[in-house]
Amino acid sequence: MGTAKTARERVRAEMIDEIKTAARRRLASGGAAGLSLRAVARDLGMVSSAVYRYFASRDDLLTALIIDAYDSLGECAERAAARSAQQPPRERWLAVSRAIRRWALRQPNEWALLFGSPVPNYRAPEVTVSHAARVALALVTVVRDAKAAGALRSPRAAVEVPPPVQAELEALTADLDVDLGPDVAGELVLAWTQLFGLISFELFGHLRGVVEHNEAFYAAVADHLASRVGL
Amino acid sequence: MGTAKTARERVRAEMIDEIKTAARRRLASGGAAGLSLRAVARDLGMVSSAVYRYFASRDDLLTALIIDAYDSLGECAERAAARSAQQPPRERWLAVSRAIRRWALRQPNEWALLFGSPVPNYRAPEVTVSHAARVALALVTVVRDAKAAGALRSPRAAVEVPPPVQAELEALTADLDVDLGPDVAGELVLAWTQLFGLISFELFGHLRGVVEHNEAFYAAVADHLASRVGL
DNA sequence: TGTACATCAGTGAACGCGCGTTCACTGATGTAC
DNA sequence: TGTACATCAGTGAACGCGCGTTCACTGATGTAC
Repeated sequence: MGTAKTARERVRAEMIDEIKTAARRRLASGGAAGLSLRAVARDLGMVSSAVYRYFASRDDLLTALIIDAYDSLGECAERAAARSAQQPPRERWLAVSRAIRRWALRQPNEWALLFGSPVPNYRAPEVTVSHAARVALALVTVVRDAKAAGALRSPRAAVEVPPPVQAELEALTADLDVDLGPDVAGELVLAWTQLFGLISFELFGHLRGVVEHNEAFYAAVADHLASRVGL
Repeated sequence: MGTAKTARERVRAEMIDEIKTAARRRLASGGAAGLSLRAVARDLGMVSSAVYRYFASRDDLLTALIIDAYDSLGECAERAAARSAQQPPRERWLAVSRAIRRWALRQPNEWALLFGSPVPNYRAPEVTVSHAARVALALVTVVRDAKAAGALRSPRAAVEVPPPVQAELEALTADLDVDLGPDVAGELVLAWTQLFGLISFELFGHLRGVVEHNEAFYAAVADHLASRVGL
């Protein structure tokens, strides 16, 4: 398995890639709701029914695109964390934050697919969850590494969450097997929603006329969040 | 004008309302991209071409829905601010924050229409901007009133934004004719994106398995943001 | 090395559906004298 | 108060388009002996 593929299998894998690439291009013009198997087939010069050799339905294709996008974003963040492994934690945090925004700017349609309105009449299957988690875990990794190196302050002005949420945050850190207190976990969730919310607002045009120096503003916010998290 | 409408004008206004109501219902099932004039006409028992007496095109109908939604959300926030006018500023801030989230939970599809992915092949006209601003201004009002009453601390741990952003924030407060420093303005923008980002994450399912006590978490965050803004 | 068979990719037609928009029209409701 | 006309809402058919999915099929590529 893996490398030992027959010629047919290799061709098939390439074809699947070509279909997904064409579909991603379509995503750009029509949005997720407008993604159509027929259009994709047309772009590839094949008949629409041929696509069914590779994807059982339109929704299956959509699922594949979503998983790919989560993976691409996750990988991008992980690479930023890996590349900056030797730098101080705060630099790493900024590097990962910047990488996430850059990814969003480079593929705004895929960002919208992941973080915009849910696609009507489509429910993402459970499989997507682990792929979705990768980006967030890249941020967590930076904090965990800092803690392991003894470079993590405990956050001062942490949000005071009520006991039930506290319990959820503890369960979360236990699940992920990271040794961070609920305070840090809470700040992490907050930082995560803040960064992603800011990117979505920028991409979806809500900052127009409010803040236009988006890169600088985002960097300032990311830097501030680093402090809050304890870096 | 205003009340002095002819019978025909009144009937016409009612018809427009009925169309918009039916369209809002459709929004729920199919999303913005799936909103169709024909479906709306069908729901109302009329022929599809009849709708063109009231809206010149599908996009015009969509624009009307967007403006209505912004106004509905804005009004909801303004009412919360007005109702709590006699309470301490921090309570008002929380009341407005809660009102925004409640509105989102009550009409998730309209929230998605406003803050989710941009509708493909649709560009919101300039008119929508002022309607969009109302919600945010409700939050600003609370802070401004607090300042007028001398109940506004200057934020301690404000995000340090670089000069160009600082200039933008000053221009913004000047535009809005509110006498808040760029520090408070920056914190306000941050609070705005944080609250709205959190709501979108909740609505779009990104908090599933992370934080499930959404109301409590949101309240804690809103409370924390009140402090940050200086309330 | 050569042949028989199985596997699979891709075709083309079809089913049944929905869409936005236009246009000439019928009738009802209002307005002016 | 009554009549002639203008305005407007709503009809029904049509144009030209796109969609997801199924199905029987052709041919090429692989596999087993």
